[in-house]
Amino acid sequence: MAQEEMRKGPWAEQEDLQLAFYVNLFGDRRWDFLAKVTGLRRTGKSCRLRWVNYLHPDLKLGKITPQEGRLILELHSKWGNRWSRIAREVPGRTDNEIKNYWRTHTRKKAQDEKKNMASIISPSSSFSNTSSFYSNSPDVDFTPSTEDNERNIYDTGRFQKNVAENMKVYSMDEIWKDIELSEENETMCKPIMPSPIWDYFPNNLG
DNA sequence: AATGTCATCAACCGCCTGTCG
DNA sequence: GCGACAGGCGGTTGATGACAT
Repeated sequence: MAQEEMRKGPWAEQEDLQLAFYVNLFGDRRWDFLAKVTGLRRTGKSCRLRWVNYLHPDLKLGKITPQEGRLILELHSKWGNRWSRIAREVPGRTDNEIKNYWRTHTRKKAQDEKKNMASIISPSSSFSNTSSFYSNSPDVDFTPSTEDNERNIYDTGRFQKNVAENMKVYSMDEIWKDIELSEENETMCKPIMPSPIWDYFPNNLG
């Protein structure tokens, strides 16, 4: 037995330093190997994730700007939930960030809309299909039929068809305007910082 | 000041895919 | 062709901080 127990949870600064050092040394491949040589009791997957989402020198820190948000929405309308695909088009942002951003904003949007509708439509109005009314919210079940039970459920055409069939669709203009209004003030301003870890390793992977 | 609620984000999990022997 | 393995991806969860009551 006695297989050494893996650490989970938040990363300590020391772990970051160690990981960054060894990635610098060996490159960002062979994560299981890296996990071993670093001596961190982390899985290779965990190391990779930490690197990709936090330590990578090309990452932008700070909030997603309205411009980036706009791009994300545009790309999402093309590709659906292909987060890594979208991330490739948004420099310095990870799939995880983009995913979180999308969730947050679609939820917010859905809630706002819900409020608006509640104030406009009397409670007695019947929604024969209430379960899908807010289907643009990620919380809403898009459970595929057996026929849909495959990865390409979110492929552009089908995804958008689903969306169009099941819900009120916001135009891109509406969404962009909304985002700009809500974010322009708060976000623009945060400076985009480089990953602090690279203070320690200025000559990074290259 | 204390408590509750909500938003955000880091990290994990499980499945899928690609590669190699 | 096939099985094993590593890496990648998308979905989900839990911790934390901010804000409201």
